[in-house]
Amino acid sequence: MKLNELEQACSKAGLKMTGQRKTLLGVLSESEDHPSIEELYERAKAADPSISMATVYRTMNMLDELGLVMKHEFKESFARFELNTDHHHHMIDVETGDVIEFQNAEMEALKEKIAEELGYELVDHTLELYGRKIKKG
Amino acid sequence: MKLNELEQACSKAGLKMTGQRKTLLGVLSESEDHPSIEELYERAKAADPSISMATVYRTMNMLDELGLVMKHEFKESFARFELNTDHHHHMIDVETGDVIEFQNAEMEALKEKIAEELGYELVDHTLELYGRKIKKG
DNA sequence: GTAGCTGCAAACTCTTTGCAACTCT
DNA sequence: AGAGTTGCAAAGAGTTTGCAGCTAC
Repeated sequence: MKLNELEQACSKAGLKMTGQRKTLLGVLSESEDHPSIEELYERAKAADPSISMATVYRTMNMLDELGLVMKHEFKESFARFELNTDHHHHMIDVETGDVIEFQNAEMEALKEKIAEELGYELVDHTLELYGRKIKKG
Repeated sequence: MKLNELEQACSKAGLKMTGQRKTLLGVLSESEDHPSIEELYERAKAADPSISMATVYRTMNMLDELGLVMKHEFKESFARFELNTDHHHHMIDVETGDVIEFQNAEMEALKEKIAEELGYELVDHTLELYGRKIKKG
């Protein structure tokens, strides 16, 4: 998602476009990984040294509630975030911590089928694979 | 899994079978839900009022490392546990917090296929569906 | 002007840990 | 006897919040 679209989505939701929010949206739109609050804070500080962790927490929680951002709890003690664009899942390398994104249509169909069988309407779901890279030899 | 098997698995791993551990294994084998540390502590206290939270934390972490127990982080601020028996997944009712277990062979096959395509050997995975019960009308 | 936002520091929640006393084996 | 385990209380990590001042609208 482009920076402009993000800012518009926020304004539309009635949020004031403060300098700190612009900074954070900028950081998010430039990030291609899954940064933690700490990492977002460090990146934001590069553009605006006065920004605080509290603002990063508050902003990310708002963006999560607005659905602009996805919050992940991989098996770590803290959360990671990414822009909520195309729907995808994650393969987490248990040795390096690398996160690989993937999509899978079969999976999408299957999860709907399972929910239906259980009598539920799906609101959200998570699929995380944890693995070890196979060495070619 | 039966209580005896659990105790044997622990002894085999070199753990001393203390009263507190027996109590906790008993609580686990009688629980049919996905209790939190707090809940396990309350249930254990009913049998042994002197047990401490620290012991519950330490014991559950050990059982998790031994693979006798599964630790889940549903979208809450704390962990839930269950005996690691048959492999299954969870549908979490977003309105009531109810957790429904399900198994799905297609899913199992699919996740292996995806991992293989990505060049990974699967170590673990999570699939959680979050949904709202469909009212019949 | 004012509702909303910010930084700061304190508070909170969940979890882990150091330690001296205790207990299985 | 001795290593492992326990309860307690304190510490730790991550996150949230009350408040006084500031800022976008």
